[in-house]
Amino acid sequence: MAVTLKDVAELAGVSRSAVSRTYTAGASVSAKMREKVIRAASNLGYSPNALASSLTTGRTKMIGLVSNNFHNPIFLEVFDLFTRGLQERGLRPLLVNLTDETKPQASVQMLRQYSVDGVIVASSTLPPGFARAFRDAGVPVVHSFGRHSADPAVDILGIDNIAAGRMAARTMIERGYTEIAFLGGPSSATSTLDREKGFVTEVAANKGVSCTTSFANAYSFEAGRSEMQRLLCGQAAQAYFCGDDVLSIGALSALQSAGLRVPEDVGIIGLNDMEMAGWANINLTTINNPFLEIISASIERVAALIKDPTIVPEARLFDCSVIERGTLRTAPKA
Amino acid sequence: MAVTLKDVAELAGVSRSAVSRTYTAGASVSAKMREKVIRAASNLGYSPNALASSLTTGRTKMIGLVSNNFHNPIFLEVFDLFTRGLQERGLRPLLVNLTDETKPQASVQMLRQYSVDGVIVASSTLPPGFARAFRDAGVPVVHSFGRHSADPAVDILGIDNIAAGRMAARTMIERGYTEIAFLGGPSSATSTLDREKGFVTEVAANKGVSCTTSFANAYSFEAGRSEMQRLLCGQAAQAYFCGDDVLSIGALSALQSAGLRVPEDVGIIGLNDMEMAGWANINLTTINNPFLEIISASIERVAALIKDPTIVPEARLFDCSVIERGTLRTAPKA
DNA sequence: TACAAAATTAAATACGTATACAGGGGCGGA
DNA sequence: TCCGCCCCTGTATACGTATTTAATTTTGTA
Repeated sequence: MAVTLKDVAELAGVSRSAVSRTYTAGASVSAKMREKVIRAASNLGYSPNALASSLTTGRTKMIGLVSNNFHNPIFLEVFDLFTRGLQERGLRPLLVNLTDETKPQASVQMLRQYSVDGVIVASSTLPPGFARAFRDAGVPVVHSFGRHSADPAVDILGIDNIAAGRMAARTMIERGYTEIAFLGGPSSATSTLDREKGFVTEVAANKGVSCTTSFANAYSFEAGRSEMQRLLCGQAAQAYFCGDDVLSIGALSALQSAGLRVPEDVGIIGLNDMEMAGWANINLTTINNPFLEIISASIERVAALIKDPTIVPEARLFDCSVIERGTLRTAPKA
Repeated sequence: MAVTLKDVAELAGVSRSAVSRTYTAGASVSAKMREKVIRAASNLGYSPNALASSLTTGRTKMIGLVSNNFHNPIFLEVFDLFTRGLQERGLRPLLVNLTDETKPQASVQMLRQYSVDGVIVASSTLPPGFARAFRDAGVPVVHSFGRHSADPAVDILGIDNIAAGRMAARTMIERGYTEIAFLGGPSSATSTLDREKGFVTEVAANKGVSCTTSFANAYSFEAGRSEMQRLLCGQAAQAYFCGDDVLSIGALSALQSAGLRVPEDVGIIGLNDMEMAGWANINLTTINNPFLEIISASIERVAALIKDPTIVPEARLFDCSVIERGTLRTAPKA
């Protein structure tokens, strides 16, 4: 069933290399020859074997796309953008779902065995050392949504979580909230700690404003809801900055169940601006995460790294902005 | 940087085939030899090249996972289950995002070029002919969530959409609704038409019950919301069976905006039982879609098909059941 | 027309691995 | 001790392609 170079060459009455050249860009083939080959090829239904060619070219055009976020709806948008972006460049995503059971090191070895040209690690909860393992193995790698570092071991692209935390606090303070709180994701996630840090820093810079801090055990609806319920047992703050939009929605649900009005009684601001945040029944005020830009830049970067592996890693930060919706008081008219 | 069989063989002072055999299951190698090879290999950091070996074995252990549903949150759950299931079997998902721009035929050719062992088409909106193109190309293929057929061209695994439509109607009728409606997904989707058919059939079998029908232009929140808003301009039904959960949530949002109470004024029943349906602020009564079973069976089936490509295709149906929550009146006590 | 240069082609080799084949050494039995 | 068998090992070849090298044709120019 498998038709190869050889079959086409024989049918066309030419050499195998002629057929090969017809299918490799920038090779010198005469128009006559090309036409003869194409005709024979389409007769046989031939299409070149990408893996066999990778053996000699050293390129597979496959990119390992590894993530551990298969439960946060935002990542469907992320996968959509990654796969489209890669496909547009003729790259193929080999998807790796990093579950708790799989040892990280195993995925490094696996992707090396499949000779991926590069790897994109898409996660805000993986430790910085994870992506590094690929680099140590000689595989070009980029960490998207990773934690910023002044002297990164691998390329990192993401938002400035500290700045985002500050932005959240400042936004709340501008609107007159004085008792505000941070409701973060799991405290093991690198992103959470930075957001908290920025948040607390900004609060400290404003007299008369106090804040408290707590952490949900996951970036999930249930975690957000139950953590907010727990908080409501004590003294609730006036407004909460939640670790991400899903947590925010969980928190909103708890407030609603408790009969509290948003934003009149309690305000909420999230982070990510996932599609769902804009749904009319949620209408979440949030800080956007420029996914498209980060993902485009990630793909561009890994492509550059494949061309020239000696590029020194850098951490690139992307700007966020507040998306006004209905879960936070409106800003005072200057 | 790339260390090969040859390097290991030279360091260990053995033949290349000896090294190869230590890494292929069921080959005859003495314990001494194996130990010697392993030692040399780990010294060099060697790991076999899966693609090179695929050349001779004819197996890549890669599975094309193609879908066009990168906007319905349910598919994140789907991708999670698929990737985990495949990984557990040592299979690698090569992900294909079938956008409107990409010609279907191109993805067939692409996956053939990459010599995937098999393909899983995961979509309820693709025409039945799509998966067939893979089969025609000699690639084992399974269509998950596809439309049932008595004499399918490829293996199809999914729910019985006609039965689901009947189940929805029956459930509503049992609860005393007499003016009910079907709010389907795009009328081009195969699944939609079957659900409508079952729904209408069941209504017709019950005297005193009437129904109407309409279609949203996508399986999306906005589509569901705007279609329901349109419906509310006219004479609204007592309860709606929505094409899927996301549509349902959109419809719920429209009802809420219109100041209607659910289920007192209008009832809603969805389909899929996505995670979000169970969120406390949504609490959607729905019909479950047994994703885990369908996906497990799909993987099993494609694996069987790889072993024996002559297996005749069959369409397998999976049972649904009603998930009781808060958007439909409760059933009368017998 | 003739010749050098350029363009095209065929043949040979390499990529990293699996496997058919044949040979070598160990073992048991006579 | 010798023979036959089995287990292991090495050699040679194949998988489908790209690329180097050498041979050939074509082109441009005088």
